[in-house]
Amino acid sequence: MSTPLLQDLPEAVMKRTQPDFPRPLVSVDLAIFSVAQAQLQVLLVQRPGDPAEPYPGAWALPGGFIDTARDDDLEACALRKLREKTGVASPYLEQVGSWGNATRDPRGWSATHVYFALMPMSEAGLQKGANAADAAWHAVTQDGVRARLAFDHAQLLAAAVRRLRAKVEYTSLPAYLLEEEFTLTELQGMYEVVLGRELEKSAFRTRVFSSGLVEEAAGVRTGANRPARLYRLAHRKEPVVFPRTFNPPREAP
Amino acid sequence: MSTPLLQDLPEAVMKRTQPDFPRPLVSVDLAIFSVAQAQLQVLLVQRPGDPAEPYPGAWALPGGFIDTARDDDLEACALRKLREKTGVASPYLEQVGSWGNATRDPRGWSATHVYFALMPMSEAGLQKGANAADAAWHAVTQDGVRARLAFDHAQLLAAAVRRLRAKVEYTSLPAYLLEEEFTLTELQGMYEVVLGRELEKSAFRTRVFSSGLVEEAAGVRTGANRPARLYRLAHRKEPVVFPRTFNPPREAP
DNA sequence: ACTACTTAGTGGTATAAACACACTAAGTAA
DNA sequence: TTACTTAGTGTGTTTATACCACTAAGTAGT
Repeated sequence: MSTPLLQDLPEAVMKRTQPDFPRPLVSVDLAIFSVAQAQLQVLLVQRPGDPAEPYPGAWALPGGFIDTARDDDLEACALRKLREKTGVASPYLEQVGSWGNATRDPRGWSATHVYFALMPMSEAGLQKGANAADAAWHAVTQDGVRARLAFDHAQLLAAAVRRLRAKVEYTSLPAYLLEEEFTLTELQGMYEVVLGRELEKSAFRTRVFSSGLVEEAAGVRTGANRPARLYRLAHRKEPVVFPRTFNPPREAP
Repeated sequence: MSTPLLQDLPEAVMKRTQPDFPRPLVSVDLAIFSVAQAQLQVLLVQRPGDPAEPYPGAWALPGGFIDTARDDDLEACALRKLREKTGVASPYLEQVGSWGNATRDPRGWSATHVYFALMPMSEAGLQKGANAADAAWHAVTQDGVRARLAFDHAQLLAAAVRRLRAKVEYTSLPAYLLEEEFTLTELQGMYEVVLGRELEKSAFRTRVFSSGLVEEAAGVRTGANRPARLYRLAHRKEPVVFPRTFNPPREAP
């Protein structure tokens, strides 16, 4: 099936297939989060060194242009890029928003759709190679990373981090940073790392149980001390939403 | 300043200006909300009757393709379309998300960026004319309107309504549905209309005051009964976020 | 085997918000 | 002046959780 040349089409069809405006560039960018060494980490890729490319050699969020031939929709595009970089097929994935303007990409008016993903560090096997040259985890401090990022990616990353931190206050998102089975102490640890503050053990457990977030798994995790019960998420598809935040942060004076 | 023809450019520049992939269509759609007759209303426009256009005559969210020549960024595009339809320059405007796939628009792979806006009905003077033929307010019931909508706009509207309802539980958004000065009973009414349930007067007032949401305005609103104090938002730029929701909705059993 | 140590997990009171409901306050209209 | 309506306040009760102290169950060292 060959597509007809534009100039061969009658005017009415032209109007349907060819809106008047020049089309912006459309891309998807990913903030892939995990936790290691008690710190939130984000996966970044280094841009090609070719000086004909914008921001050669700079670190950037993994992503790229929509391939209208391969990507059924935006989320499929995000999942494809995620799989290419990490090999992970079904992590937690959420759209953060979109950014589009005339200046963010020197190649022209461009709009990008930003997603963030959560996964346990153990499952993220970094795929080195043609597609993901020099991917590496960078620790997130405050709203960003130490490295200078290409394009407006520092801004995109900051938005993703803020969204993540905000939702962790009242949802079960940190569970997606752990493997399928986990202890409550491990889960509390994920909350503490992302929020950057300590939580009260007793209150935390009451809340987790009363929200029906978890169900008991079979075994226990043994270590140097008392073994800990293992749990798993009761409903892995949708995160649980709590009716209020943890330790309501006190108002500014 | 004339732009050079593509075939005249050296290859390195070609690569910079012309990424390999065909570009999707890019648009912005708006869910403009207001309240009238104790119901949430959304502004819809009727698509042109020309049968060469997709969904001729159907109701749709106001919006359209990005004009890379006029729109500095996505939000500017949304504000431009908002002004064209309602004349309102600075309402509350928030991005809901983006939807892009191969099939939502018969004219090709398209991605749309959805925003929702809140404004008092009194300020929305509908601009009839070339740009906004047949704009009208439609009552929102459940997650949508009675009219059948063009494209996937029913889905976009549902997402906007859900976002609005969710945020009204814990933010000061309903204040943007009122004019600058309002009484507490009027404000409570906006919450009740959007949430679709009644709130307790005493608890509502305690919460509004303790959150520092409002400050006293000069006068009172007089009517048939006892006059009511007038208030205005203390900080109009950013909505206030409460540490918990209203009447935490009870869990399903 | 006993003891020290560490982490897992529980209980009990104080507190803060808000639900429910009853009350007072201040205007208009007859 | 009385009835009515809406504005606004006050007072127990309930609920979730913050805060802190406690018990439980394992390992490791002696």
